[in-house]
Amino acid sequence: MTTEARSPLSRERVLRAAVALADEHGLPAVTMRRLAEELGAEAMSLYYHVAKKEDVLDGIVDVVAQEINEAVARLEDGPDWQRTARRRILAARQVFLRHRWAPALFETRSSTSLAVLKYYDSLVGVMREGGFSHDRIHHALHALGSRALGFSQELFDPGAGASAEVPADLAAQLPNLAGMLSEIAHDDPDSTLGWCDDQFEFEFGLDIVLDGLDRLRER
Amino acid sequence: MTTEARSPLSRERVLRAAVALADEHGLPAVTMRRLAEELGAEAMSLYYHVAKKEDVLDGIVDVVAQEINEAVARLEDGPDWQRTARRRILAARQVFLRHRWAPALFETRSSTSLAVLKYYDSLVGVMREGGFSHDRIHHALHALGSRALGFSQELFDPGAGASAEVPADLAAQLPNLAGMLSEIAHDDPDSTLGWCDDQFEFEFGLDIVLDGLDRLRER
DNA sequence: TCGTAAGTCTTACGTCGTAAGGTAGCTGCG
DNA sequence: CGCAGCTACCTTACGACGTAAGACTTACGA
Repeated sequence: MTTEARSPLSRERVLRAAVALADEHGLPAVTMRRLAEELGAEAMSLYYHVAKKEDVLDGIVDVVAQEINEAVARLEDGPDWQRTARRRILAARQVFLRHRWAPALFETRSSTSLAVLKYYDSLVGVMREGGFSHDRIHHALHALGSRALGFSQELFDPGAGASAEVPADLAAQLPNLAGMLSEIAHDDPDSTLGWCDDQFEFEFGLDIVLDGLDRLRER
Repeated sequence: MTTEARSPLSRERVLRAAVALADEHGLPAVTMRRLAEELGAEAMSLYYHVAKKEDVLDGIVDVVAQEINEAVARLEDGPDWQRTARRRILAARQVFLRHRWAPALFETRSSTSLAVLKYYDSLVGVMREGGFSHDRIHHALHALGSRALGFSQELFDPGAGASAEVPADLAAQLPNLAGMLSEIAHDDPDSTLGWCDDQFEFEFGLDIVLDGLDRLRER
């Protein structure tokens, strides 16, 4: 390991290493010691470039958000606010598919990174040009929630194991769910974020909200 | 402290103490040692009644979900699926307002508690009687996401500090957001779950999704 | 040449989850 | 009665974590 060769530490390098570490071994692997090791340094050396671990986590959120902004910048906008917003959101989603640990992290951060704010700012711009009032946009952002950023954490996975796998006694307690599951096969490959949020479901839910918002726009 | 007097430990008592501890001092206060102290016992004693800390967390999720189910059971159903679902979801939300640490915890659990499954099962039942196909219901649950349970984790808080508080240089970088914020006052008291999810915003988003789903129902 | 500052490392502390194994009291069987 | 065996709880200890305190090293300007 210790992929990155020796060179002066920096906040940049620390954050990049943290993202790489999370990508490869998951968020729990991001400890100060492990991170230092990856950089060929000692844990305490990181504290010269970073205030504390929370600062690292805030930092990598910002790094991912910047990655999103770069992806969004590559898109061109059309006249239709809904299509533009949809395209941006799906582009953001692609970034999360490269950093599967990120949704969970994003949801724990309350202090928002500048890059995230910039993302929202431009999204507000899109809706502004689409004819929404500031007030409506505000509600719209709430209504979208994490979907605005391209993911939706699911709370339970109806396809967590195919139909046959449900023990009969449990199925008896959950007749409706059991019935539903027996009809449904979650055959999707792994366009999955979190544990159940696959691409189709995500777009389905996203479109419901976007359509609903668009209907609101016409008073 | 050590509120609960001495009496034999049990999984029940451990979980209840954990919920109480989280209610009073937040989820991070729920450590095995602190929990034991609260019960007038030693940390390792808990392991006789509980497999590991994860088991405690799974357990308290289940406790909260049972609380939700009890609240839901007290409601009566009408013929209108949407109103019934809405009422149930808002009742569930009330429970989360009593356990503000719970949404974050729910979102980290992938293994779903039986009580949560029962909640979903009965919600599936409501939609079934409302005329939805199993397939539609499946998508609907995805579209609702955590909203089905009564909360929506917000990713950024546009009202995290009133308008005036935004430093001018930052506002220059975020013209659209700054414009929006200057028009909006988040004057709500604390019907707040998470850091921005207030009652009005929650219902707004919820209704958009429910309306969208209802429209889908009529083909 | 030497002082000073930036960058890194060493050591150490307190907290966490929990493995291993001890101990006290009850229960049932000879 | 004695003693094994089980249940419930406790003691001790380990390794990993975040990080405070402060020592060392290097580079550079005076």
